[in-house]
Amino acid sequence: MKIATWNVNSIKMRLPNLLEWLKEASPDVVLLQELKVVENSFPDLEIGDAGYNTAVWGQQTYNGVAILSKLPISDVKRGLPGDQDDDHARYIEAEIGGIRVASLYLPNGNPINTDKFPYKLRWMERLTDHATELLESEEPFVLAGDYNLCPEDQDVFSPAEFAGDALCQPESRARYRELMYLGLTDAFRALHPAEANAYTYWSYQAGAHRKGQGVRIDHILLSPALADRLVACDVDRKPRAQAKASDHTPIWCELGPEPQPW
DNA sequence: ATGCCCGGAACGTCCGGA
Repeated sequence: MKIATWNVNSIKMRLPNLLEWLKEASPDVVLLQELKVVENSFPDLEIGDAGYNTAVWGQQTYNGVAILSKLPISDVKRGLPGDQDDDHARYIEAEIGGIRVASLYLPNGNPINTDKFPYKLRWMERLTDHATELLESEEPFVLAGDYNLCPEDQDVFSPAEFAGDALCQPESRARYRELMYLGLTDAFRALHPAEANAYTYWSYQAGAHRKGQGVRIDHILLSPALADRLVACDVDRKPRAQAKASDHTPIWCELGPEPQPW
């Protein structure tokens, strides 16, 4: 099963890019972020024609997440538990082929001297609480999306320039480690432990993509049973080089078949 | 230098992004 995640930065603007990429890459499951549309405006028909079922949690102008799947989607849950006052459309999960799959858009958190930063940190704590519950359920799961977080300095082109950025703050990284230390596996890093420049985002500004100035902030985290099935994971750089590109590019992983009991 | 480039909402220009 091939699972991909992509922050498309407006599904309306990116629909042609997405449809072309679905045809070329043919992932089984795609997790989207930053749709910037309400559910009624999501292009279900075009994506359905491409062979995908959809589950969407939309919002006007900001945020918005979706799950696309060739297999049927069931038990859809919208929103990350833990704060009834949080109305940002940043989290959706569902069951597909015996796996619980989540598309998440973790808050950016900049500037760090505003309430945006503690909102990010609280959101990360809620994600860790939720991951703890998922582990207790013993259902295999994937938590993938735009984490807005560089786990280590090798994940950012210039650690010095990002020293004051919410993506690289010690408080952000500490909470990310708390999540990982539950026993999750970063699919990309597990297979490419020393590969720097494996960026998934390049700013539109100042020719950042042309100059190779990116950050690795989109991640696929696997529960232990799925980490055992991981056979490949890579960043697909091509969509970022296209005309009218998102500022993020997709990352995907391939999971082998479920091992048979012996 | 705290802006450079985008998308959205809206129609002048600001917010959010990272």
